[in-house]
Amino acid sequence: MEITDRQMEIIEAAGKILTTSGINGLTTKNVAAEMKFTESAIYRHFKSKEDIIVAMLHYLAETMDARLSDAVSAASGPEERFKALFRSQYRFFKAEPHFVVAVFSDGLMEQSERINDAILKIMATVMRQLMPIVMEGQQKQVFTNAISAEELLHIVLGTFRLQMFKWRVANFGFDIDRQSENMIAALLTLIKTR
Amino acid sequence: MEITDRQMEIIEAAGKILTTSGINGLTTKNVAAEMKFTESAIYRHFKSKEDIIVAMLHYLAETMDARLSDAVSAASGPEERFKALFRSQYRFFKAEPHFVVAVFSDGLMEQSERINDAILKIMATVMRQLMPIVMEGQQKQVFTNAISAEELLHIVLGTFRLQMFKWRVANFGFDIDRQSENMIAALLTLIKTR
DNA sequence: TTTCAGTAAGTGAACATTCACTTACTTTGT
DNA sequence: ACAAAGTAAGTGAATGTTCACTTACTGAAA
Repeated sequence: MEITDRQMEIIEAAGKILTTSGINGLTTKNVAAEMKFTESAIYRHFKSKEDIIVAMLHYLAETMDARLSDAVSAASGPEERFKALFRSQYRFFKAEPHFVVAVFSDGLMEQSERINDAILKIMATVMRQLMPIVMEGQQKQVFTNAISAEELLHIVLGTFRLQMFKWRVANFGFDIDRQSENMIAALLTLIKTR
Repeated sequence: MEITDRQMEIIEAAGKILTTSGINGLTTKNVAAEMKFTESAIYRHFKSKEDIIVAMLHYLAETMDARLSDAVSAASGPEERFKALFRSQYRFFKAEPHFVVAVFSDGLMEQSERINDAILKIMATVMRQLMPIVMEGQQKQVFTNAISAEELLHIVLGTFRLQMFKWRVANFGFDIDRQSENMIAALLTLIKTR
């Protein structure tokens, strides 16, 4: 399951197309054009278009898990870890906006069961990282115990997702940094015990 | 811009396909099959496939605005109105799940500028209805003033959207009633002044 | 000399849309 | 009262386009 340099280039080309033209624009023809070679050459490196997408999502899942682990363990205390996790997410998606399209788009999910699974796996990764932070926060009375950890998680992730959605609809036009700090602060204000 | 009976039937057929087969399944061929006539007959009633989708979204926008107005004005006080609005939304989407696919799917938005606009208009409708409720709640010190009304709105709608997403991914399999009451309660617990 | 990485030119399937034509009603002029 | 004209709503075949993917060939490097 090792990814060659050329495969990585193709994945990046596919990502670039996702950012600029969306899912409908993600065709073998466009990927080939982006790579400056013919459609058929793609099939030297990937068995199918589906495989390109799955490889991209697998790569994302792997790096995300490691990245979030690093970010979280570098901070201490629930509130700091909460911030660290979302800042890491925002920074990553800002650097690679095509993943916003890939992960938060249902058009992709419909395409195939494998792609669907890969996306759900990515979502589960974030939840797995966030859950212990929330639970620790509740245990230490830093976060509210008025609602369950699951509910807190849902609200927080829903808020994040909606922000990514708005950012995408705006064609990544506005400054996500300011908005993200804003939203992290608002969420913390709301969920912290007063 | 009046919709004929036959057009309404086609819109409903398209909706049914959306529910069962998703956006990729929404082809003229499938709509025709659902209507039990040929593809070409569709074009007696709609100029294009895009027009079917746009008509569907326009219809949704119009009925939603009226429905939410009714639901909200039947209740009194911010908290009750908040509940009334979301209960109305849940009840509606439970009765017509295909609109969940239509409104909360980006695959559709990419298809055309007109469709994109129609969906954004629907989202704006909900925000326009919810905003005064939230503001009144804050003014009366029923909802927290720790964060802005915009932020509250964003968090609440993000939570709702994520729930619709989960419901859809689960193929509308779980009981949305229980989950929705749960989520309304959790949100209110969080945003009410303590 | 074989293998790798590319090209050129195709394939069939799916797609939205258009075409000429038919059928069953409804209006209308006489 | 009734034929002629018009219309709404269907059929079936065909359109051009796009799609993912395949096959046969080619140059170059190890």
